[in-house]
Amino acid sequence: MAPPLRRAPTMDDVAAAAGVSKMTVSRALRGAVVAAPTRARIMEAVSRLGYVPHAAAGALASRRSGFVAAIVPSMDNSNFAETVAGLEAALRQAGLDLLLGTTLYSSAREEELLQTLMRHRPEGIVLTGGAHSRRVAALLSRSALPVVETWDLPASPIGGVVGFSNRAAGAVMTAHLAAIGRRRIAFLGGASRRDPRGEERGRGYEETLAASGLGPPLVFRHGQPPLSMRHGAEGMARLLERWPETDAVVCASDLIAFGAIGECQRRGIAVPERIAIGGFGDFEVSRCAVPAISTVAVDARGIGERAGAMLARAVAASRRGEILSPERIEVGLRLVARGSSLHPAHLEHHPIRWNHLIG
Amino acid sequence: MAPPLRRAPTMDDVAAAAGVSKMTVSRALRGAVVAAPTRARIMEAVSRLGYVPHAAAGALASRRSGFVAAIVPSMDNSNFAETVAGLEAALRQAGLDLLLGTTLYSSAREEELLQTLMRHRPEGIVLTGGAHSRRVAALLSRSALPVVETWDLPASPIGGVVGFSNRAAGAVMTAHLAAIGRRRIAFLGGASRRDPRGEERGRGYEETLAASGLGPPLVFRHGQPPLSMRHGAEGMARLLERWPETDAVVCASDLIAFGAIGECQRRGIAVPERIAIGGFGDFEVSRCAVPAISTVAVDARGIGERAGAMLARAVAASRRGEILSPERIEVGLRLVARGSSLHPAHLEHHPIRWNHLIG
DNA sequence: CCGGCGCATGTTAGCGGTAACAATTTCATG
DNA sequence: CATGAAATTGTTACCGCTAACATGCGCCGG
Repeated sequence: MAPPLRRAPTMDDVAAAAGVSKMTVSRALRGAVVAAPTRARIMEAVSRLGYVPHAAAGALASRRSGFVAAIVPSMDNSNFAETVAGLEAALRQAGLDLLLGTTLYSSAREEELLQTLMRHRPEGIVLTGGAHSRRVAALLSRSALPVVETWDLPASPIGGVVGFSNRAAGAVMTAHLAAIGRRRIAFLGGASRRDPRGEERGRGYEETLAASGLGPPLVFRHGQPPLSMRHGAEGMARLLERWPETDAVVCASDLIAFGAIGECQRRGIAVPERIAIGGFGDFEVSRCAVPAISTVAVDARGIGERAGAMLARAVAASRRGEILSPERIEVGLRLVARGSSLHPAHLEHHPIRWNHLIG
Repeated sequence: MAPPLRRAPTMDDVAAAAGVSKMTVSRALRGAVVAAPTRARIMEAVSRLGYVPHAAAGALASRRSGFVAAIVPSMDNSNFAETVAGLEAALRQAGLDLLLGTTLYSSAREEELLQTLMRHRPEGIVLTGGAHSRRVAALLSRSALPVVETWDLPASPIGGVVGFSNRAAGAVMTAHLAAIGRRRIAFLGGASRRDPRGEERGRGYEETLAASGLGPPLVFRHGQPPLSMRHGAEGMARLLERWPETDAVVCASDLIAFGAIGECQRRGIAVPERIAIGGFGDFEVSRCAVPAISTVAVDARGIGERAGAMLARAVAASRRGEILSPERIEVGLRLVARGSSLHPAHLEHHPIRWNHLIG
């Protein structure tokens, strides 16, 4: 019996223990053709030695990292966490590892991050949103990597797309509030240009307002992304001072809507009687809040799962030397009317339309 | 001028372009001593060719992956997201890349995940919680990797620790509710053994109840982790049916507390007048809800930052061939009394004690 | 009984970097 | 101007694995 090794066992050690060549071990571990008894001996040696393959060595030799990189704006307090969970699940199933980075809504950081991630030679990339700096776009197109963009429907996508129209999301909620009779509908969003998806939802609001003959737009911007409940509360307070006659608010996200409702409650403003409020994203808090928050629901986890599956297909094709033509999946939006925009009595007549699919 | 390369440029290409040897390029890129003019030529060549170092090759040659692996239960709707953000920031500063995995509270998945992550030869590991299967502990101790455990204070830690006593957290909230005169204090948590930290908080509740002469414990368990608001609402509904005389509830997390408060509101039960409710974690929702939720605050992001810094130190030492003696950082807990346990009038006399640090 | 085809396994040559040591140049000093 | 030390750069040998090709062996039909 050989003495236990000080260093971590390598494939050579396994090969020696099983009485075969290194190459046969490599084949056995990756599922290639190996005679059953040989494979059994190898597997026994692997578990006896506690062998763990060295991913970097494999990546170097095979020119396949097994990594997929994903770049999201943020992971806290947002639906992106669910998208990442979906991604992780889909990629794991395809045998790919997820390398994650957060930009905190800074495009400088996005560039830097991409550079860092590229060192690991990912075989594919998931991006959030369709707006990227020129340099990012250049880096990606030069790398010829499979790319999937999510949470948006870019006009000229770099690769595949799994997203929805943020403009439509803003439009749908605005239309809903107009349909229930509101006339002074405001929009509450972030102050900066750093969140293109939030901007788009605001644009959908403005268009719908104009189309409904309900002008002028009352757009109030407050706070830097990542926007959270606090920004909703603060923003609502200021919005009320500026436009006290407001009777409905379209919020850029459910978190903002929640903060806004809280502010109304503290001020004794009845929601939805005096002011109706709608959000975006169908966060869990919207289902559980009292009143429950009307929202435009989007399947965040599903976006991740589909993007992961799409990218896994593209990576598999790329390994075969093929290039798939980019797919484009538009996921549905669903208006979910709840207590923050409809009276309980009203709700009975307008039951929550979970299946009302939009655009 | 050489023709543009089809393949990605390597260090050899840069060396040729700059008229030096590969080794000099390697040194220049890693900040070793290189004459200023030479370094300038190399950097110029790097950016002209768009060279990106190949991490796997470097890892293989140097036996340093530059990775740190972190294993967390979940990323959605929990404070772990903030811990991960803190970790990421601290590690990035130390030039380490974060490799992330989620267990979804399954220890089988934790094992499998660890195995997968080990293929990348991380130089250190961050674990959540101090309870691990025998196999996980064995795998880690055999690997001799620097380890930091977080969100708990294990009795016999594997390596470093950045955590707090979950038992104390449960105790503190229970004591608070007892101190404001509540006598029938219940505990609302998860149904399974999969969340050891939630269990511990329940234990702190029971001990404090016994110590205060307020028996018997009213422990209601509902739902599998990851526990969310919905579980709080459902659990509260059943708890009220079983123990209608309850006048206070210690919840295993703020999310559960939020759901529970919502259920009370829907039933017309006044919070805090009829039932006082407390949570754990100081999630943002607790600050913004109406009433605001009393909670035991813990600095989730700070835990991540400290754990990252601690691990970075251990990795640096390990690279020098040293082994640091394990550190143990106990982060403070802070009782934050808010409207879900105190009347507004009462709150004036008991101002929110942000700085009240607990053991 | 033999050539040849397939299956199972082995051999060779890197993948793209870095450690360790060797070689060369530079420069201050006696 | 000789000389040794310091500063700078180059050379060699891998790191642990896999692609591509080579080899050996059993079994088939003719």
